[in-house]
Amino acid sequence: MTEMKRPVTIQDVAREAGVSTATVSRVMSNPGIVAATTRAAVEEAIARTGYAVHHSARNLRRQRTGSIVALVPNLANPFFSQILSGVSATLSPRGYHLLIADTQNGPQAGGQLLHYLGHGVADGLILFDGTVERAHLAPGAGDRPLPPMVIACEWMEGLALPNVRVDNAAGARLAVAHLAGLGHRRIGHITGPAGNVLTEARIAGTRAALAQAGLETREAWFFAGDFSLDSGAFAAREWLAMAERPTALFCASDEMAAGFIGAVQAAGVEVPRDVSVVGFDNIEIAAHLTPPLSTVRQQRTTIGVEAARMVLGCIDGTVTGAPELVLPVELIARRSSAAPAA
Amino acid sequence: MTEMKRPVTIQDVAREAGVSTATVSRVMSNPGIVAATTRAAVEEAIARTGYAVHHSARNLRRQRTGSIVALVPNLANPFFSQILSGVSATLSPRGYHLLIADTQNGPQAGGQLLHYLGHGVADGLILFDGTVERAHLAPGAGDRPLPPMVIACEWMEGLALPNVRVDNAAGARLAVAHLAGLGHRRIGHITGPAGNVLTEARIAGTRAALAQAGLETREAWFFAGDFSLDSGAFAAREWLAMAERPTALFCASDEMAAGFIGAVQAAGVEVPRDVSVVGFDNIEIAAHLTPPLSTVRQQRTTIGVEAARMVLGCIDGTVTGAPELVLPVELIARRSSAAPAA
DNA sequence: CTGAAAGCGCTTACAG
DNA sequence: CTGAAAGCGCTTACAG
Repeated sequence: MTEMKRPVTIQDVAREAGVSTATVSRVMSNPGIVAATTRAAVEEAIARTGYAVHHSARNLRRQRTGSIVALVPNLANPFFSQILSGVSATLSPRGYHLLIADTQNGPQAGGQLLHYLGHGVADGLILFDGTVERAHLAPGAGDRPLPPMVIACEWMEGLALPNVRVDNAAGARLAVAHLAGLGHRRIGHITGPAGNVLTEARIAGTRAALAQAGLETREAWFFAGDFSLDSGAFAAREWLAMAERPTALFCASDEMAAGFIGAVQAAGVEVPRDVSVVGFDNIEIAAHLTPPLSTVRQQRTTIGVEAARMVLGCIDGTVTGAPELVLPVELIARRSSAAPAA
Repeated sequence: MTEMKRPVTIQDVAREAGVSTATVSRVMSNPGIVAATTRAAVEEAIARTGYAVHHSARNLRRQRTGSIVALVPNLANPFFSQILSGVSATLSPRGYHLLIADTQNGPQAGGQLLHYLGHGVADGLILFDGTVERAHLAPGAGDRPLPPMVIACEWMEGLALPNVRVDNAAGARLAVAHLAGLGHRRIGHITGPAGNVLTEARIAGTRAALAQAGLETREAWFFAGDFSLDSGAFAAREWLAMAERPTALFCASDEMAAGFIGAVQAAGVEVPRDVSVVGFDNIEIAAHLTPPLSTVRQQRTTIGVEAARMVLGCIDGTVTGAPELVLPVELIARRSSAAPAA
């Protein structure tokens, strides 16, 4: 009764069915090839014993791991939940496991990456972090062949890796053009973290749209943020202290927009009467804020789905080279942006 | 130049160093046991070849997988990001990989679970979903031994599984007592999804606190929600249409509270002047809403950390039986709750 | 302190 | 259509 039950192996099934392990294996992975009678016997033996294949063993033999690892810069950031959901939904039906690692957790970011680059860990990688050590990724860097990799959301300048991203500059242009179209002449920007490619692209888009509209680009109106709520609130304090304030702000993330709005509202400022705000991402709560937040929609589930498809394509050879998939963005005008006060 | 580099194996290193594979293996996992000279030679060979252990192979041999799987009901729900971050941060330094699966993704919820219960997939499971098929979990159900499991956040009535959760009823009592203490006599509740254990516990706490305060428990003031923003907004429409409205609402999630507040504000209702609102969770944006949201704080990172520790404890035998860790909650009074209008 | 050998649980050419 | 055998890349008693 209390005896430890040893997990049942393919050997047990073979013995039970009176066939070889090869036959059992065939019934599991290529049933058509085995005689109906034999197959039935094996299937019965499988049912009777409750056999389930041992994945580590199968994977070792097949020289694959059945796992894809997603490397995210910060798992605690809810921005990634929908993306990972898309990844998971794509991987799961194709029989792959999703391994998730936080580049902040490992001994050091580089260490994490190197570990997963090692063989026998994952069949492919999705990098959501453009700041990993480039040296590790140079084709033929270490002595071993690297598993297929795609970089999603972010990218690495000058490194030809399969890539899925959103048209960040276009998103910024859309936001700024929207504000200019409403009649704003003094438009500012809360940026993402310094050095980040998304930050640069959105700044570039902002400048381009400002120039296009014939508006001034004043450096003092570029507030340094880091995508977080707190950095939006911090920018709000700078904005409040300003002699000559921009009448509209494009924020590089919805979280910063929410942080900004919360902080200025606490100081008695009315949005959009006193200042118009446009975010980026279209996080779920954006539509439920007061006022509902105008923003640039970025389809996060799609990013995850496409990134997953791309690695799978690299693995099965369907995808070669370093394709770039740039997903479109869309402006969603809600109530946080309006014509400036007369 | 273009030749495919075969990954280097322990054999290559052994040959290179002029020792047996056993010695190489020992240098990697128990260096103290091998002579200094030999060790140096092996280490040099490892460096020269760029050898990295093949994890599948090691794991098969060691009869472990090195992975823990987290089964979440909905990966897209940002509620889990911080929890998973805590799990990852705990697992990573202990050398475990984190496998994440969405119970909605698989063929069916039960199928997913069964798959991960199979051997060779994971060394342990953390269930964040209390609605999985109980039959699969009954000790000794199938014919095979089950891997260690802990259930976190939720739990399963009458099933003795190691468990980490928060004191949900106490949280509800705190929230309702807070509102009663402010002078509210008509207090309502927006519930979680029907049938969920969290929902039940928070309803029970609400009723208990209402009774304790000598207040009426009116069924019409219990709005059916499902934790989502939209369900909060939906409840707001019901509330707005009511002849006799509660003056205060305890919402079983911050998202519902935000959805409720957004919707009533859009209808010209002022919070907290016209209605006080308390949420549950203390999500990051709670402090940045207007008004900042009063809520019951639930330490999500800690839940993840403790759940991970508990499975690891089950695996290494440190933890036995079915311990229950109930984490305390805390009321955070912000500006969305105040004394009712005179 | 080190090596030869067995074996983790599978899969897959290779014969027949 | 099926089986015997080799082998995926490691680790670990067992000898010495």
